[in-house]
Amino acid sequence: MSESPRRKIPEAALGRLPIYLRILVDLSHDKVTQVSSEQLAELAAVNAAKVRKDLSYLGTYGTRGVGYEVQFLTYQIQRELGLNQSWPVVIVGAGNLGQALANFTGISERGFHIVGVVDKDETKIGTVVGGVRVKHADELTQIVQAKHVSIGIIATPAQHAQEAADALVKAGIGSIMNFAPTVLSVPRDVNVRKVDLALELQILSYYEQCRNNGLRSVPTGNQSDSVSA
Amino acid sequence: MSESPRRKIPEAALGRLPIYLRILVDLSHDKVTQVSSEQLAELAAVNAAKVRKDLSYLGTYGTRGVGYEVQFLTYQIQRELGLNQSWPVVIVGAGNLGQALANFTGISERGFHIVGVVDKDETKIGTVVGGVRVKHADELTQIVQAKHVSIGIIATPAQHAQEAADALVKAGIGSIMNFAPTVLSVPRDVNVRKVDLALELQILSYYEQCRNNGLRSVPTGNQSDSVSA
DNA sequence: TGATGTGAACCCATTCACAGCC
DNA sequence: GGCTGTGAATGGGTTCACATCA
Repeated sequence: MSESPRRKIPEAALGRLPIYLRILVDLSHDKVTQVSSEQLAELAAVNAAKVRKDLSYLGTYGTRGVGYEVQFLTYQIQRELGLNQSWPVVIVGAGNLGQALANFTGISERGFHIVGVVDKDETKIGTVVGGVRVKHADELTQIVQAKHVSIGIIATPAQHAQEAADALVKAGIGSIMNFAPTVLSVPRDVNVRKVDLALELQILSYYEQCRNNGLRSVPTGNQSDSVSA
Repeated sequence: MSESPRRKIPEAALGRLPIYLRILVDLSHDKVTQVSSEQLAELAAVNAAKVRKDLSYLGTYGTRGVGYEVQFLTYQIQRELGLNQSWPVVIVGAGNLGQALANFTGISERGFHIVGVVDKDETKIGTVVGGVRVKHADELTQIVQAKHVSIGIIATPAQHAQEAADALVKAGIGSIMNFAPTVLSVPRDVNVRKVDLALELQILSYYEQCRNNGLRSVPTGNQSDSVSA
């Protein structure tokens, strides 16, 4: 009951915590110290009851009649998400996407750091992307184990994605973020999240088509989200 | 009743259609002509009943006792998603991510083509990315209207994302794909889909933390999705 | 008084199980 | 016999509405 209800947050709520977190960090920059569920809801473009229920999964961190203390809530969400540590990440594939990810400051700013980039293409090996020297894919296991990496990113072309996944699993990784438009086959205890850029575009394409067909009031679901939800 | 039930596909099913589509295209490459819901389900890592229900929203395109004809089903899904036309897309932001997206063949291969990339940074203007010359952000409206663009991609840093969104809306765009980790404020009739790379990583971080805490049987939700859901 | 935290109602999505058709 | 298509059952997520408490 104290401190560690060792919880299981519903998937849908979990997906919104990072959104609240970012808003809270922004508020903190603006020297805001208190926030109500109403305000948070406004900023996150969701319903206030949803905000309260989502936050209630973390514990009872609000004050009735007042709201939530920004700093404190920020800390609690970070802790819950495991962001009070910085996670080492490897990227498989040093093509356009892999390079962009390695250089993407948004990743290193928010609790992650790239400790390795591998590729099979000899011309890429040895080049430096995102401050890391690209190594040969054969060295993947060695990197993962030396740096205690548990999260891997697949940024290869579709036809090599499964191979990359197999290598990551063999190296002992626990979670995979897959940018290839492929359904990966992995052991059940490995977490996979897929981000499919074209998939998202195709959904927009459907909406646009509906709009053009004069079918106003498209099933908008305004401000969806990959992810998954 | 014939030809045009002018439908509204449930959001969740809609999100899976591009997955089925890609599998069907792959099957077609392998000269497979028929497929059962069972097989499709296996390849998409979902339940067979779900496949059948999803496909039933499109119409009655299967044959009882046999399965689905790959070519025909492919065509129907493409038509439903509006992928029998190629959609022009503009990218706002020519940084790492914008460049990677412009160069990303997966996009142009699957029903979209980049007709413009804009940025505010003078040093980027005039450079060529993904075969397109980067123009000044001021020219956005002109590009959108000249090329009849209805889908825009925001690949700017977070602090410029809202500004980019406003510009896209003013230019008359109908759908936005937002890569900045920001909740955009847009008119209700504009569709927004957000892809937040760090958000997805933060969810994996939670799973990994659960795993480390000995809390086995993590709420895996194996093979989730940005979107998604 | 005012905002949280939460049972209860509602709604959408998933799954089951089988009728219907090839 | 085999597989689709779909009502009905289940389950999860969202929203409502209010008891609760600073």
